[in-house]
Amino acid sequence: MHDIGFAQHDHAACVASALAKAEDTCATRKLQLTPTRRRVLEILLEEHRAMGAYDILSVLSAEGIGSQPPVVYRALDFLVSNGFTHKIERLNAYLACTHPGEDHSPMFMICRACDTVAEATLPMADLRRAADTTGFQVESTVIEIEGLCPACQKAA
Amino acid sequence: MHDIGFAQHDHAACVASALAKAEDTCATRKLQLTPTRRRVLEILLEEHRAMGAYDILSVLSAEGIGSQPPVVYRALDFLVSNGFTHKIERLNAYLACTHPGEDHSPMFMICRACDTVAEATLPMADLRRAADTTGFQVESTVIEIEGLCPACQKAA
DNA sequence: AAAGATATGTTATAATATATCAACCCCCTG
DNA sequence: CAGGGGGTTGATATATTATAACATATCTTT
Repeated sequence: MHDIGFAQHDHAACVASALAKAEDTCATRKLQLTPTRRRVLEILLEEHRAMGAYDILSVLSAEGIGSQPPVVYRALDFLVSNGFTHKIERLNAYLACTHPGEDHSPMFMICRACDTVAEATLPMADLRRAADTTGFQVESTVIEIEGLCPACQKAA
Repeated sequence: MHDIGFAQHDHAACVASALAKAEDTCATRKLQLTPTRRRVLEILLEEHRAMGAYDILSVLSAEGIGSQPPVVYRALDFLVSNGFTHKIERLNAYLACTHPGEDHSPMFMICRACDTVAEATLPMADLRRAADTTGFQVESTVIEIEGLCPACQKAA
């Protein structure tokens, strides 16, 4: 058991089940979970923390998988666009999703002291109350919504 | 009148009043709104869009104010930490706050087509509904909360 | 086997941001 | 009014994050 996301956790089981789930999902959607992509996801799951792209790359490099930035950025693009990993914009870092497959709006709680990142599903409700229930002390929020403005909806 | 933030706007008045408000606030709080800081805020207000640090720097450079990155990053640090400007993490860009002084949790609506950024005050309510009322079509959200986790609160 | 789509290897470079240290300025205080 | 401290600026260098571009490979479909 490890401390993870402010809570206790059976880590090995978590990694194994997340990887299995990713494999299932890729099989279903005919996505290619290639060795590099799989390994990047596995690294993120094992570390269970937000990692910079170059942190991941140094692991890949040590394993002889690849040492050039595009190697890791391509894998991350795949993982992020398919919902297996999230990008934490505030940190320019990447984090394995704790409940892939489910359609969710993630909310991240980033501790400025220890850099631990906890993912919660945002139920579209009161943010601060959601954070309070975990004992997390909110200091600042970054809330960004991307989409299409009315003018561009018309133009499209 | 210009189109701004998906709505119409008296732009000159907006810039003037925001600058005046910033001056008042700085006077009250004994903050130094130095020429470079003031000019950076003014540029952001005039452009009324999210600008990259280097976009701002090129304006400063053309005006002979300074051409090195620290010039603009220092000004932005000041403006952001004092609430006159927000950083849009998703874009690595900066935007003048449309209602400085008020204590608010900003929510940004970023159009992926035209890069227009609208700021709204988040009333800690339903995000999607808030966006819907402006006609903005939400495609993805970035929600990040920074603060202190329970363990670090104890440690501190 | 050819064509097309997807993924990888490789080199180079772009874009964003910070560290560091010296100089300056202003105000305060002794 | 000399000296010192805090905050700001100037200037050089470098760190960090990310992408462009193009050739090669792989796999599937035709």
